[in-house]
Amino acid sequence: MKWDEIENEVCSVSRTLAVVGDRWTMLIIRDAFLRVRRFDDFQKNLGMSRHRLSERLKKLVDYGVLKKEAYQANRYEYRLTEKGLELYPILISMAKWGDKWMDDGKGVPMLYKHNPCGHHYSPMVVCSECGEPIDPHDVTPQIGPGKFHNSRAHSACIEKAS
Amino acid sequence: MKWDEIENEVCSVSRTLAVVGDRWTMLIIRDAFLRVRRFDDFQKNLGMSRHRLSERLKKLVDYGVLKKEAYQANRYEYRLTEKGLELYPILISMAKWGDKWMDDGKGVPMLYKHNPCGHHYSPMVVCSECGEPIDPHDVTPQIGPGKFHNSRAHSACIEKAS
DNA sequence: CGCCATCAGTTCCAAAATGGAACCTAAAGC
DNA sequence: GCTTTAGGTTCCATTTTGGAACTGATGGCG
Repeated sequence: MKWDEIENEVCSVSRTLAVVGDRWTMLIIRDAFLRVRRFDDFQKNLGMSRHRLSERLKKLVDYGVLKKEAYQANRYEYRLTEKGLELYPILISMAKWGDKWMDDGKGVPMLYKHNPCGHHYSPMVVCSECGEPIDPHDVTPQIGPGKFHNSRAHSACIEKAS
Repeated sequence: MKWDEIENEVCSVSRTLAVVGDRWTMLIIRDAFLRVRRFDDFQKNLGMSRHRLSERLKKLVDYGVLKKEAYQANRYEYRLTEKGLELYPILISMAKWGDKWMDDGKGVPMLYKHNPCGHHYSPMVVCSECGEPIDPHDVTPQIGPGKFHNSRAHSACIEKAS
């Protein structure tokens, strides 16, 4: 199987990776959350080739993660859409994991202040239903309606999982 | 800049992507959370080339995300370490985003039951300090100790951000 | 014991993606 | 009207990937 076929898998992780799983894409998103908006600013901050950047931005616009708006004649800004803003949990979870597991002993690169409470925070994933923090051992994955009539995919591994 | 230099960036997102940002890697992790453990099972479920799989598994073991253990002479299992298990918030956030934004109209592929409360849940990211859900607009990123004396990196874009 | 199947890879090569440098074009500033 | 800046595109060498075929060590079975 090739990488660009994963968008058609019956799996939400695969489908998400079809959008943000390419090289550089999550770093473009990171910069977008830090209010970077212009082509040259992305390019200078990321140090990636203009060629690749151009292609990635186009793809993100096509998927509706960024929107491209002129701020002058022939000058454009790329901004996160609602769809893009909702990538925040993924991004901040990556930041937290890197803080903990890829530390170089010099302290964390960035701190995040939660304005409403005024503290530096770290993201905590809790259950939408009971509010308790999630331990992956306490979660049972089950086949949902979208996968039910699908003979391919991971039936086998899910059976093993339960 | 080349992709394999991002591990040395003073940014926890970059460093995380150095580990899990390659093609297929997050899908290997996904399968690992679904209790897939053996080479051939990963290969059949993912449909990726054995060559690439072999390389990715080796890399994940080197980084300490998976551990390789013999379950018979010359037969091995790959299991998530503590470091690997803590990738769960990233993975489940990807699943949630895909459920919402990459839906094909046939219903969600998978449901996740939170055993302690018994409900199908979705992950919610809340502030570690006050417990409220996080809206990215309410967060102010600030330069941390690890980036303070570093002239490169994103000083410029952070200033713009604040 | 001898044969076949399974598991866990490795080797080799063609095809696709990436990185870098140079080039292009349309405003805007002076 | 000349120069600078922003926002790209083109071209080509280098890397990565994907796929098929091959290897080698058990393990099961008649």
